[in-house]
Amino acid sequence: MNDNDLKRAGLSATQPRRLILDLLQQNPEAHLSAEEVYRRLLEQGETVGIATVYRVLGQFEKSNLINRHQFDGTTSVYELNQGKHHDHIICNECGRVVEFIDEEIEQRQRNIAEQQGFHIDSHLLYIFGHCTNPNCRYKP
Amino acid sequence: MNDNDLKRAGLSATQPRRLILDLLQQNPEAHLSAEEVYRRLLEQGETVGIATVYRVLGQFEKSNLINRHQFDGTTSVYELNQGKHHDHIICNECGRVVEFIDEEIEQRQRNIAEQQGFHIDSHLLYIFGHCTNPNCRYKP
DNA sequence: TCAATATTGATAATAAATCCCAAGTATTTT
DNA sequence: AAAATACTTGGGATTTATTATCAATATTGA
Ligand SMILES: [Mn+2]
Ligand SMILES: [Mn+2]
Ligand SMILES: [Zn+2]
Ligand SMILES: [Zn+2]
Repeated sequence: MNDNDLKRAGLSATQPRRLILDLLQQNPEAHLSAEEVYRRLLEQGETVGIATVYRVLGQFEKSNLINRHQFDGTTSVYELNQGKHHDHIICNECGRVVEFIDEEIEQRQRNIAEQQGFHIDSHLLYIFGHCTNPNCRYKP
Repeated sequence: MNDNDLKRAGLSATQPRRLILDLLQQNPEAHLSAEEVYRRLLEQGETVGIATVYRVLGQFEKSNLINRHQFDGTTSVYELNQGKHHDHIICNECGRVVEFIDEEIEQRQRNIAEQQGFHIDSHLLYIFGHCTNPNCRYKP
């Protein structure tokens, strides 16, 4: 039961919130858009309004249950926050997303920010390319 | 005259293109949204349709005369391409944008991509924070 | 249980960007 | 230089992702 997670986040345990958090906890590796969350709930026979999906995802983000990304500049995707920060490589051809964390890059960022008189709140690093995965629909 | 730059980019020298490229060349340090470009042209007494501003900025981006960024996830901003790649630190309070380039970060990215079986097309690194600039409207 | 409070979801509204196409401009040909 | 051709413009309509509104419904603490 994820009612506890909701409580801890200061959110009452409503059906839509349960369903959406469940979906994301069941797919901890996924990066899903609001529409995708909506579709999957429909597929499992649950009816939640699309407005509610957007609203709840926003609440989850604010309370740090999930993280939001914008790989393509038009649509946000959300992933379960598993505690450890990471950055992303995205294949422009097949859409595959690979996660990585590089302590050297993290450290350089801190140095640069300090040098420039900034205190870092967050950062965002996306590497875009094409992958050599056999499943990739890219044809050279 | 920047007609030559337009020619080199394979674009005919029309009045809107001249005006927009001029504006960006006159402000090589600026990161302007389409609406801001539009407003500034109006301010200088020039009338260019907003649809044209968007269209021309798109053409300029495609032909590499300018670069596009999305610091805030909702609105694109454009800057003159001065040949040298750089990344950005953005102040969440005052909006100040500082540019930097760190060869060590660039190199790490190449290593990571290779390790993961990717060929890099581009990347995007924004550091968000708050600055200690006296002009910053942030109050601790 | 029940009243007080919070949440939902259908629909309307918004904002950035793109599409459409008739009228206008630039370029090429004669 | 004029005519012919090809490309471009700009006003308005359209799209797309997301947010706002608000009456109906669900949750919760007493
Ligand atoms: Mn991720
Ligand atoms: Mn810049
Ligand atoms: Zn791929
Ligand atoms: Zn600042």
